[in-house]
Order: sequence, then structure tokens, then C-alpha cells
Amino acid sequence: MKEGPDIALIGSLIGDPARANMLTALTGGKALTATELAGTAGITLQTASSHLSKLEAGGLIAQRKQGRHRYFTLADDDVGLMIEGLMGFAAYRGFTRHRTGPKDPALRKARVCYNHLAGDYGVRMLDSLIAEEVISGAGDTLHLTASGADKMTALGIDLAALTRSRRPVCRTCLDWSERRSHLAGSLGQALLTLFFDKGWARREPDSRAIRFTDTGEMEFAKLFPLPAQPSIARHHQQAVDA
Amino acid sequence: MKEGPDIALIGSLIGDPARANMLTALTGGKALTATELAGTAGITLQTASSHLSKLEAGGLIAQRKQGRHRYFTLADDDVGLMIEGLMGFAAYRGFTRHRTGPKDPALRKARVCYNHLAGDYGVRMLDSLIAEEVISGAGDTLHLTASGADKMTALGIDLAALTRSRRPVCRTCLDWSERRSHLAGSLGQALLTLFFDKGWARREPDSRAIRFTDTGEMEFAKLFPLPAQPSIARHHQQAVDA
DNA sequence: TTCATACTTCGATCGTGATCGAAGCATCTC
DNA sequence: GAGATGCTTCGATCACGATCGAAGTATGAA
Repeated sequence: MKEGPDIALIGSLIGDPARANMLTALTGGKALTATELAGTAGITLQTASSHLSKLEAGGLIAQRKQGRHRYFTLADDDVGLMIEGLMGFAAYRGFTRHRTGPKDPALRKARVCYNHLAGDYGVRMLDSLIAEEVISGAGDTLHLTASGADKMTALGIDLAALTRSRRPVCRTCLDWSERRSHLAGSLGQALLTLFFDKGWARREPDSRAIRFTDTGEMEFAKLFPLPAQPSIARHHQQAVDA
Repeated sequence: MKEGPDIALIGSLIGDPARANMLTALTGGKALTATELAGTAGITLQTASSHLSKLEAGGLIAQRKQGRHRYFTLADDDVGLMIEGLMGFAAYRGFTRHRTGPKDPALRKARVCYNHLAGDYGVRMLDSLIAEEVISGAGDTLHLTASGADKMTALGIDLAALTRSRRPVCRTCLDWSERRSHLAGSLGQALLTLFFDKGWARREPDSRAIRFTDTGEMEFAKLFPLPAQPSIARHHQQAVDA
């Protein structure tokens, strides 16, 4: 017995409601202060401080001092993917937090997943990128094609900078609302940043939801057309049925 | 705040060491009795019973009465994938359970992941299946090709039976030791069953490890040849580096 | 310097949940 | 039937950890 890695440690870190709320908030991608996190979790600053030090000791979050503030973020992409994965599992089981709020449709349409685009739009974007052969790959191994690299450069994305880091350029991330993959990795991050920079989309205040502007919707539809007759329809159906 | 699904519930279920041990044991795929699970977790039968009812209420496990025994299994494939995913995260963070046991190399080579093959051999098998165009697909959407269906049928796999169920035929499952995907879904299960039925491999007693026989090794290498010059080498490197 | 803000540490309280003994129920064997 | 085995339920204990008040430290503002 006692085989394999220890999942109880991570489970217990996530298992506390206050910590889970903080982690969920941090999945929004913005760096938050201890006071802000205490507010979202509904606890005092002292208690929050205790939780935050535990999360940091567990390697789930990182902090950055800036003046008299301490900004907390998720430790890295992996933590974001792991939490988004758990959310997918929980959502599928119906473990929603009591009422599904009014913001729910907006979250399902488009939201921030740590640092990249998730929700219906996120899944559509990856589908389109694959259909247009910007990205190719089988299984979980994705990579940019030569023509895809040209397209991304034309969009104004500095591919050299992306490949310079040690992070993977293209990764899949399981979407909790769609139960299909969207694009993560440094390219996924760069694309979301592009949307913000071009003014095509902006974050809803105090939410993970992303609202596209009218021109943003148009440009998105133009850049990421849906395949007319998706060859993956059969599998998609299975994924929904499963 | 309070957006999205509730991950604290699942976290707290997994967060208890006794429950985590039971779930890990059940990831071996075999149905286990309450007494056996109590043994692996190192607790009395009464305590185990309490934990098991909680896990069942949370939808993570299912039980099946058989005479005076109650056999427990993971509720479905999704639970297995979720736990294997957490293990991958935990292993990568170095959250191993104190000493990495002597069985560790065997586990990394080949093991049962709920109902399909995992470890180095599992990853190699999926790589080969994709390289040989038995399975195709981009991102996380995998499906059998026409020629692949013929090959599987020739092996003695009843594809009609696989597609009859509502489960997906091909799925990816993140491997905690390799940090890459292997094949899950009903086809993944059917292939592992085939190895056992043909006598090519057998389970180590009281372990998730799988030991291939000499002929099993040969047949496996013949059936699932490695691509000579893997086109995915670049991405693989990234995944390892990340 | 003085005050305010942001956060941590200490210490005490308190509740929840893990644990196990004992008793009860179901099923199989003889 | 009697006895044994497998498991659940009840009840009590007990420890750990979540919580917050109070005090202490660091940084910025006046």
C-alpha cells in the first residue's frame, strides 16, 4: 500500500472552504492582496494570513511584496490547470455553490482561466485554430505549424519571446463549463493579452467573466471561424453524453 | 465572488489521509471490501465504514453488495481521471509519501489506472497508436480511424460492444509518472483486458503494478512500435522541462 | 516624528470531525 | 437452530485546526 504520490496534502489544502474561495478568486489571474482575499473568503485578515501561509508552504501560491502590500498569485500555470480540472469535475457532479449566480451565463461564455481564455469562446478558439491548421498535434501534444507561426506573428505576437521562456507554448486545459479543452500555455496567454490590448475585450470588475466589445466579437469571429462541418462532431457528442 | 463550482467539497473528501489512501487503492481498479480498505488505510472497520459512506455520498465511489461482502469501486472513469490528475500534480511537486518505495520503478513502468494501462508503457502505447494512425484527433478529441478499427477487430476486440455503451471509446488520461497522456476510455480498458486475457501481463498482488511476461514484452513491442523519429519530440521536451 | 495602513504572530476559544469500543443487523456455514 | 463473519450504527472521546482579539512589525503618508 502507500503507493504513489500523496494527494491528501493537496486535498486538505483545497478542502477548506475559505482556502478554496481564495484559490478560485486567484484563478481569475489578477494578483490580489491579503485584504482582498480575506474579503472574498469572508474571513478576517488574521485568519486569511494563516491560510495564505499554508497555501504558500504547499506551493500552490506565490507572493510578491510591493510597498506595504503583498500581492498573491497562483504559483504557476500547473496550479491553475489543476484547479480548473477540479472545477470541471465538481461542476459535472452538480457541486455548484448553492444557487448558480446571475453571472453564470457570462462565465460560461468567456472567462479568464488564470491567464488565458476559457469558456465557450475559449473552446471555439482552439477548435478553430486546429481546423485552420494553425495548431496541430495529436493527443495532448500540441504545437504551432509553420503557417500558424506566420499568422500569429502577423497578429503582432512575439513568438521568439514565447519560445524563450521554459513554459510550453501550447497546452490544453480542460474547460469546466464546456468539458472540452481550450488553449493554455504561453500562446494562450499571449492571445488573451492581445484581445485586451486591442480593446476587443475587457474583464468584468470583480469577476472572472470577460465581456467582448462589438468590434471584439466581429474580429474574434473573423480570426477564429468555426469549421463548417466539424469532423470532430462525433467525438464531441460523446464527450457531452459521457 | 462565490463564482463557479464548489471544489472545497471534493478537496475535503480527498484531504483526509485515510480517505486518500482508500481512493488510491481503488485506483488500482479492483473492487475491494470495506475490511480490505480499512487495512490499506490503517484504520478500524468502524472508521472505514464512516469514511466510505461519506465518499459514497460525495459520489466518488459506488458499492455493490455480494453476499455478506460489500465491494467498493470508484464511481466511474471520471473519478479515476481526476485522481490520476491530482497524483500527477502531487508527484511533480514532490509530494511523495515519504520514501519512494521499492515498487516505484515497477509502477512507473506499467500500472493499472483504474481500468486501463498507465506508466511508461501506457504512454508508449498511445504514442504508437497515434503514429500508426490507429487513433487520430487533435487536442483532446480522439477517435478511431477506419484502418484502426480494422486492426483492433483483428486483435479480437469487439468494437460494436465498445460503441454500444455511452462511455467514450477513446479518451486521454494524464499520466502522473510520465506527465503525458495515455489512452483511457472503453478502448483503453479493452486493450488492457486483452493483455491479461492473452497472458501477456498480470497484476502484481496488492499493487497497481503490472508485470509483462517475456512473450508479452515481445508482443507489445510488435503491436506498438515506437516511431523511429518522433515528430513530437520537441513538445515532449517542453513537457518535461515545464 | 506621528499617525495610518497592511500584514503577521501570538494566544485562547471553540467546533467539527476522526477515531474506536460496544452493540446491532445481515448473511453465510455447519 | 447456533455460531461465525462482514459491516453499520451509536455514543463517547479526543485532537486538530479554523477562527478571531490583541499585540507586534513594516511601510507609507503627513
